[in-house]
Amino acid sequence: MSITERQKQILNFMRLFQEREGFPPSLREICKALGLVSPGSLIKHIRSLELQGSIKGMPGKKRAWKVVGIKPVTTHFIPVLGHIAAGRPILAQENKDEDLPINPTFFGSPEAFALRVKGDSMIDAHIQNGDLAIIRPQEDAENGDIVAVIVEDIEPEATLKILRINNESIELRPANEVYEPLVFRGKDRSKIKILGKLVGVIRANP
Amino acid sequence: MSITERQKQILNFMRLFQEREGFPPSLREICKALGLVSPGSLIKHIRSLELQGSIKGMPGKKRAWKVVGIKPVTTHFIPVLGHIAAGRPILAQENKDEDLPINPTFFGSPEAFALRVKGDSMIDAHIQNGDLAIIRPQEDAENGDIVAVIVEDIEPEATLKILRINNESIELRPANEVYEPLVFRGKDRSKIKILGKLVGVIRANP
DNA sequence: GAGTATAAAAAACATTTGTTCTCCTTGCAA
DNA sequence: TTGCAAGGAGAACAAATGTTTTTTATACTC
Repeated sequence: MSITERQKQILNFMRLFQEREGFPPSLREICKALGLVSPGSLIKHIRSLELQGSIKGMPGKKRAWKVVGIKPVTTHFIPVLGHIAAGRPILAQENKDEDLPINPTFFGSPEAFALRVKGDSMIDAHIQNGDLAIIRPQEDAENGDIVAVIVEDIEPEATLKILRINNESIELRPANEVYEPLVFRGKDRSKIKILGKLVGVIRANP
Repeated sequence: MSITERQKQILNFMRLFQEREGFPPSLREICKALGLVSPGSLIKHIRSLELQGSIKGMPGKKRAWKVVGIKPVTTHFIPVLGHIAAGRPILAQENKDEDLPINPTFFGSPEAFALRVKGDSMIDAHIQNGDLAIIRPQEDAENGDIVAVIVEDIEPEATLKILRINNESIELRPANEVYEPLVFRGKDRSKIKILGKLVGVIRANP
């Protein structure tokens, strides 16, 4: 008793749906995908797949299929925040579905997120255009840290900078001699909002 | 608006359930887990979690929650077949839930499965007791291959052996001088059923 | 104490959805 | 042809389950 063409289609769709939506499809959703009208005939194929061991259903329960070969994994995906509006909270989950399949605890914090780096302003720190900067959220940082910051009224997006603090000023220094540092003194220092500290870099397509 | 203790419990359970069962829990299943009686109050917490972005529900649909931080991944887990009855087909999925979170294509075949090695009969091939032997299903093998075999009427479980073939006999040789080879001549050769060839070894707790 | 917000119990409701049954079509073999 | 099996259409049913509402209890604030 080998697998039918129809059964392959069903299994494939269940896998795809499961991956895309995060939960299994209902019988009627499978029907619509296969061009069937009613689940009456579909359920026979489902039964075959169950006998064959490809899926495992909980009888009577709704939308409860376990597809063998698929497992929900708590990778705790790292969210990629392409741009962060100044006022928005960091942790607001963008539904970009562009998350990195990496456990953020790997970088030391379950709240870590990623920023896609634009430009070459950090090139001397070996951070290239297009790299993903992994940021651990924290509101303060130490002298010399590379931080993700938002500068009020200057740019709506977060940028990476090297932090230089002394008694009278806060300096945001690029890691590229071509660019000028930004210096904030006095009241201006409050225009800087530190989102977090750089704790990792990922270069996906080298 | 930070996360409540109750909400943490709910989120945790949803994650656990997802991982264990392969699909999301229903509201009443969550209730039972938390000691609640009716889902009336639970749904408010669910709504909060949705606003907060931790989960994403499809309104009205049954058992349809996408938990952020969990993704169903087609790792095509490698099934661990602790023991294989002689007559049973290899690919019958044991619902042991002891699958290895490793893509079997990593070992060259999507049908690869794993056997837990018992004893030290393959110790000279550096395969220890408790190791997981990754087997690629195939019915024939070449001289010198390490294969998983079932010997008719002798043992119901599969074992690893080194295969030696010549014109008149098939020899199953352990990789340990303490044990004697098994030699099959003439008709006896049909008593051997080759399940597949060893393509990998995993030692989980070294 | 009065008022208020939160959490839960309890019950009822509406929809989704698995399941079953009957009938029809098609293909295949005797 | 006749018979049979598989696949699907269509309808109907029953259970699971999300949702809403009302009531009660507890804790907190003024």
